[in-house]
Amino acid sequence: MARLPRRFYARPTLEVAPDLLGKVLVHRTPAGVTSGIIVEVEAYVGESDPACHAAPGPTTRNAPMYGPPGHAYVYLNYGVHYLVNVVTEPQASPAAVLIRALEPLDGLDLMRRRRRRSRTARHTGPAARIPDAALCKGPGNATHAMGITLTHTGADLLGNTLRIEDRGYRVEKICWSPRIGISVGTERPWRCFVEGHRSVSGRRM
DNA sequence: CGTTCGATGCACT
DNA sequence: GTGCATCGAACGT
Repeated sequence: MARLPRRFYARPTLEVAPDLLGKVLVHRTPAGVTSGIIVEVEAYVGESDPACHAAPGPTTRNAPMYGPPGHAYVYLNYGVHYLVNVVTEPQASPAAVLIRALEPLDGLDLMRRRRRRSRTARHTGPAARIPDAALCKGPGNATHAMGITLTHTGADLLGNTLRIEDRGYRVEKICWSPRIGISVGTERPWRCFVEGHRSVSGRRM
């Protein structure tokens, strides 16, 4: 299918973010292929954005943001969840788009198997079946279901393992809101999502 | 329905 | 040593 070209990512982040809605994130592993339609993202733009991981300047962790566009930036959050970003803008202009939610497309069984493998193993009884729409709802759940981990940081999204494709899906209406879960830069409405979509986290309108 | 709170690991200061 | 771009269980209403 139509893999997104490098020039798609090498643009202003606030243009790339809404254009990612409706595109398909695909991960191929020996265990199988999982994919999902991107329905919710957030933009993190440059060292002047206090919520962006590039705000402190170049570090070991945020190195992919200073690299070429169209690569993945993955990091561990709260010691529990991996979060995946798409690096945007020309090289050395550190910015990225956080993937917050997907509508599951391929490999639902594999997603459910990954999600069922609880990280904490605290619950005793049989876990309730996760609804399809909740498999990739939220940035931590999306990476878990997709099998994306720290090993994917820096991965080229134009490669074969992890990629983003245009399969012709078109989104109805795009909504903007402040970004979720941050304590600084909250005045910038840089979260965008497909209005009313069942897989969007938090407020859907 | 709503809110609170603990888990958990690592990069950064 | 501190602080997270989160999640879901466990409460209260």
